Amino acid sequence: MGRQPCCDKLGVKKGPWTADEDKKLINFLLVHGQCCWRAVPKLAGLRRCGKSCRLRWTNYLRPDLKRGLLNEDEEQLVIDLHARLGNRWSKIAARLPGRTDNEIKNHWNTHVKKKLIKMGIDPITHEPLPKQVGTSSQQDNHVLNNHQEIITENRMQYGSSSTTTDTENSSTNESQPLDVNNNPIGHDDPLMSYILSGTFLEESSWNFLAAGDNYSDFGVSSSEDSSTWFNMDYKDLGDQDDQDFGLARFSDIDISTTLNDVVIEGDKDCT
DNA sequence: AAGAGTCTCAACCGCCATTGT
DNA sequence: CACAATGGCGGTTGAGACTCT
Repeated sequence: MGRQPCCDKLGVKKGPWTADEDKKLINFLLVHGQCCWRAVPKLAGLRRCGKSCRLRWTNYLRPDLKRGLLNEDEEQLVIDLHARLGNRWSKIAARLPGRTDNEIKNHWNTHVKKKLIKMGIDPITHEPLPKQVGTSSQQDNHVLNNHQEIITENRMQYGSSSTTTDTENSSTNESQPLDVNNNPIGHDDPLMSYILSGTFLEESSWNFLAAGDNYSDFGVSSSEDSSTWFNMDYKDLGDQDDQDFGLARFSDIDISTTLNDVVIEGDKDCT
């Protein structure tokens, strides 16, 4: 028998997240940082499993995420990296700032795969398909040629597996996310617009400075505007996870009792 | 206008790796 | 060292949006 499904408990909500749930999760994570995900829903007042919270945060709510379709440079980079790394989406995503593994995986499955097949490239092996499936445009042929060069180069340089590549720093340097037409993306999503607006940051329930928290722990002095921290690269959070975002962050919560409650409830295997 | 077919992507599931006891 | 708990990853699903007829 495998493990029990993590979210089959009574009262654990599934399905699409509501704006209110998002707000609670963001509020909690920005104030307290990431601790053990299992405890997050309890402490944040959510009827979700920790795994669901983590996914929602990493795939959708993280403030540093780009929105919109991958641009051409990003797509080419994904193809290049996929040729080297295979379906290791998290590794690929790590080289595309602001993109998630889920997003890249979806884009691959819905766009890139078809595109490659149309160009006569096997999306799995990156080898030319035995038979040309469709007619390739001149531009496609150009991409195809480039692609073959990459494959050849990879074979020579990396063999079948590799962790660090010369593409490490080759990702786009854009600081501004762009939409399909290369226009800068604001946050069209009403929730994100709201979150990024002063209104949200000034709300009493959201005003963590007013709550007497010291944000030096987050690498931002308390004199800095809270939005500065909000815009911090997510990776910065991860790097400090063990030290600054561990349970010690819950100094303003009675964490001992709160966590006990979580454990006592038998909320097991919910990652 | 409406029904059918297709596409997109957020979310879930199950497994594996890592960490803690 | 063994086991359990937790985090993370990749594959898959399904609801809603969109397009076509």
